[in-house]
Amino acid sequence: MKMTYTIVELRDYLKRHDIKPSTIRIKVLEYLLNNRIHPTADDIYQSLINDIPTLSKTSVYNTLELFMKKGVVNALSLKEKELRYDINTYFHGHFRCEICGNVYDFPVSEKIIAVEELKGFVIRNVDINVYGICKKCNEKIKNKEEK
Amino acid sequence: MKMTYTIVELRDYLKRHDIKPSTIRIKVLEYLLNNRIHPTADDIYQSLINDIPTLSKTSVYNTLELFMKKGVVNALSLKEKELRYDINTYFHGHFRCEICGNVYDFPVSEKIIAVEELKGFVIRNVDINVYGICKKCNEKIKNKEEK
DNA sequence: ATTTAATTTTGTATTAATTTCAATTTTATT
DNA sequence: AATAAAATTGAAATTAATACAAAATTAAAT
Ligand SMILES: [Mn+2]
Ligand SMILES: [Mn+2]
Ligand SMILES: [Zn+2]
Ligand SMILES: [Zn+2]
Repeated sequence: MKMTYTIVELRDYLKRHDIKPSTIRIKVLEYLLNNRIHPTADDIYQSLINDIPTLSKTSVYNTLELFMKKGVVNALSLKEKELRYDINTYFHGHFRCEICGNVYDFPVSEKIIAVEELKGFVIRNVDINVYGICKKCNEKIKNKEEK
Repeated sequence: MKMTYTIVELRDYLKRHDIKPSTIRIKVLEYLLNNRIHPTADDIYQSLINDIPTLSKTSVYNTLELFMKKGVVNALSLKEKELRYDINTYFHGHFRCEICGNVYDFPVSEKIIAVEELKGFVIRNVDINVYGICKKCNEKIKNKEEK
């Protein structure tokens, strides 16, 4: 794992979002900032359990719940049983590869929902979820076919 | 429930989609065509249990699974615990109201995902999910505030 | 029409992600 | 140091969805 953030930076990041910086919260935030793979709660738990042997899964859920409430993360509901979490809260779309399971980001214009049918509606959140085969996996398939 | 479809029409609808028309499948299809509310599996079960007292929930799940495989319905994963099902398989977006829970359809251009970042990706499915407060609920809130 | 095979449906048990919540531990305040 | 507040833990509960074998229904073969 890349070590890109100092403890001071992480603490400030939380404080800026009105979150008291506990050890677990700092560790979860650090993981999210350094591993931008849209991890599940279990991904986070499995990665931190070595560092914090007493860590409970409930704490991970509690932390993510708090992070969501404070706008630090967004939850992704991608037709999987587990939710994923995204530290990048800027508006963007997600592509999930059916083969490798990776989730890719891509840019989308937010004005796609500027339609007559939604006049008078209050929009809080927009999710753009695309499913298919990613470039890498697709190229692998093509190479196999050539042989 | 509106009675808009004859049994012959329902049977043909299933046959056209390569599905053997059993009693349960016809009833589930009829429900989906007449109740375009993006129902959950349980919504469907609760509505049919009066007609078919021996109906099991597994049969509803089996039927929906088959309908999905054959392209008769799409599943909607809308940040709720239960999946919803949509008989309208034409490309469109969904708006879920946080207050009344209703899910509204709205048109979207499919070319929103024609971005450089997805070149070489095979796109199988696109979901546009919007969350907020619907027009009706918003007007109710406004009226209360005025008083 | 009867037997046999294939399909559909049922009901029970299982799975697994998430939630609940009281007890414990840690941190802050007096 | 004592007390209060907040955070964390761990075990139990929840629940939508799945697995699967038995039962029921339907279709095919004799
Ligand atoms: Mn993302
Ligand atoms: Mn719809
Ligand atoms: Zn891939
Ligand atoms: Zn509403």
